[in-house]
Amino acid sequence: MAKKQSPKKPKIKDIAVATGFSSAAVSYALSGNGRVSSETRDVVLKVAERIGFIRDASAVRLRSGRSNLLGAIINDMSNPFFSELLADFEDQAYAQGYLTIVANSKDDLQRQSVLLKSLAAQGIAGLLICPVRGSTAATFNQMSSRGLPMVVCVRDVGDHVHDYVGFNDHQAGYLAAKHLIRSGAKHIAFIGGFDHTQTWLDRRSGLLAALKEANITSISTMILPGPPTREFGDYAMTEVRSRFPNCNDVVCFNDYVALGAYISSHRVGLVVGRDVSIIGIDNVPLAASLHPPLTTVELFPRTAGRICAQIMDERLQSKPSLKKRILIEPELVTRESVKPVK
Amino acid sequence: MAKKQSPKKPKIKDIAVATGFSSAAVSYALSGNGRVSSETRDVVLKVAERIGFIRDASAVRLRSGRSNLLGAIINDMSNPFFSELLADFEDQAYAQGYLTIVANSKDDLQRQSVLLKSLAAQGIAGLLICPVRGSTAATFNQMSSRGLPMVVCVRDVGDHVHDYVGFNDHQAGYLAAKHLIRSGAKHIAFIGGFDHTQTWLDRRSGLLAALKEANITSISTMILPGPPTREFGDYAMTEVRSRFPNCNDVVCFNDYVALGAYISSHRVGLVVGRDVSIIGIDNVPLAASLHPPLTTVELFPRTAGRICAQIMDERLQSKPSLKKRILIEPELVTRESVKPVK
DNA sequence: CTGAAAGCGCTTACAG
DNA sequence: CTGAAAGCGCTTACAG
Repeated sequence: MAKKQSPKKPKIKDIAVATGFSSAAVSYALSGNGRVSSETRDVVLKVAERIGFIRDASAVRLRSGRSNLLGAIINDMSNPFFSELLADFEDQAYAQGYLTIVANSKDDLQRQSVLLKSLAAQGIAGLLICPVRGSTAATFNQMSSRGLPMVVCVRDVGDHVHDYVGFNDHQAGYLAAKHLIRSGAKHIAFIGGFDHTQTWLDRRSGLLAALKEANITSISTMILPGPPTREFGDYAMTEVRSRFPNCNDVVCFNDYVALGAYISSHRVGLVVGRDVSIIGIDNVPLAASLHPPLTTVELFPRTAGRICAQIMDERLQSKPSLKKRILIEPELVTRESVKPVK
Repeated sequence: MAKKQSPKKPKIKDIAVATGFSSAAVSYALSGNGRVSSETRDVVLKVAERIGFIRDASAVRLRSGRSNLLGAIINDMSNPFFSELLADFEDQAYAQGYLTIVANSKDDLQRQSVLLKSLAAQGIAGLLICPVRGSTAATFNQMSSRGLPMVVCVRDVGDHVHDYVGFNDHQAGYLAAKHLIRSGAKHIAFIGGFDHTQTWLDRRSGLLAALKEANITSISTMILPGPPTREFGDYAMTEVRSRFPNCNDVVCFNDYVALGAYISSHRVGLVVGRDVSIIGIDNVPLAASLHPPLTTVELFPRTAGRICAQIMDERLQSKPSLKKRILIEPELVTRESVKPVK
């Protein structure tokens, strides 16, 4: 809480005395509401420009109840997945006339709940939120019952009381496994990812669906959940080799895990894309730069961010209407870490 | 600009009638300003909690001139360098009691100037800005003369009227070249980076300084500026081999360029770290995961973000005092892409 | 087409 | 220790 800047900021009154119009007239002229002749308008705008007038948004918000502020609560904006989602959300929101307050919840329920309050206090018009693990629908309902439009992203909370934009993780798992199968895979491993997350569950179910479709029994698959990290990928890939020796095809929970799988493979002289097939999920920038370039599944976080902003805008234009539930469809990005499809 | 939420939000008046105190007393109790007995305070706090009271920050700002909002204008928050800087800025600012409005300037002067206005309109207490290329000191002075404390980051503007936090790029170039020299380099190439940027100029001058120190004449160095991308790194590395055949040591403008240099080397069967030495700058997450792990120079964007927030806080606590000028010192991160030091 | 006036939700001198 | 009242910078019915 810092004291506001001292120097004189021009206000509507200043324009009023400078032009001889009433503050009311000036206000109308500035907001472009018809109530004023176009000459008046021109004069006012010119003077406003000249004296460097900037409309105080706090006053506008307080008086009119209109807000051009949006809030965005995400886990961690230094995570590329979220930073891209957020970047496109901000971009789209800005194009629609909104500024965005961001905050990192750091996967901390307590922090999230404080943030929810702080943002509400700012009089935001709407909120984008990627809920922290363990979020209860109740927390959010409290906010929406206060009248705050929310769009929930990435992770859903129980009920369907808010708009939701997510990723079709089932399909992501399906596409990955399917691609491996088309390249001739008979045994498939799935490594990385915490098994208590919905994302992991969904990706696995997609993978299993692809297996089933190809009549590959689940006995021919090895599932090794764990941290979604390079380190775990390295470890898990090594495990797969020793415990499941006739498996040369692995779906990684994400690209970082795939990176670890590369490292493990390289260490024992296996050539990725020839001796062993590795496929990731995410399509992080580095995926294309690996050796060999990583075949992966693109999730489109930027698209998600953009759509969130659009839904928000609709919600703000017209309150009622059914809550939306949108799943972004992933796409396979074929590169060279999987043996050629026969 | 969306109409505010309809449902009834509790206000100070509601607490006043519920408790029987005056709004004044309630206000004092809520803000913790001594003017009220501790029993009164407890009662007020309890009731506030119960009815879900959230203080309206716009009203506070308007009336008191105090603001807990900060603005941050950066180039592109989906760029990991900036997203890390921003993440730590936000984290530190939040710890100090501030919320952060972010906006991407996209290296667009026009957009930056509109953003400056929009943020000022929100009554932010201070502003973090990574100036767009071509920013004039005038633009910013206009804001500071309005009384808005600014800390400029990454890229400096002409004068020293604002606090500035930057990176010691000269030292980064120096450290990189020095390391190569210690490993036995006699000929050094410097590839990538736009030669009209201060960053590039500084890194090059650092490199040249290291060369001079080692009595390596500039005739033994090849400088190839270009886009800071993997593609250019690939191209430039190939060029270096053909035009400067006895050079096996290259400093890359950043890690992405180094990535390209890897690709080019691998293509012709050169083993990085044995046949050729490559060093990057940035230490992006993938650097450690390359084959071999990339030796690079860490710039510490997170530290910069954190320091920016701290300086901001000082500035907001006590207006006057000399403007700070801080350069973050880079550090060499030794991995395996450079031949062992003899 | 325009003006005078009330009021958004707070804070804070000023009195008591 | 507490209350009544003014006022922050706007917008917007209400009159004219």
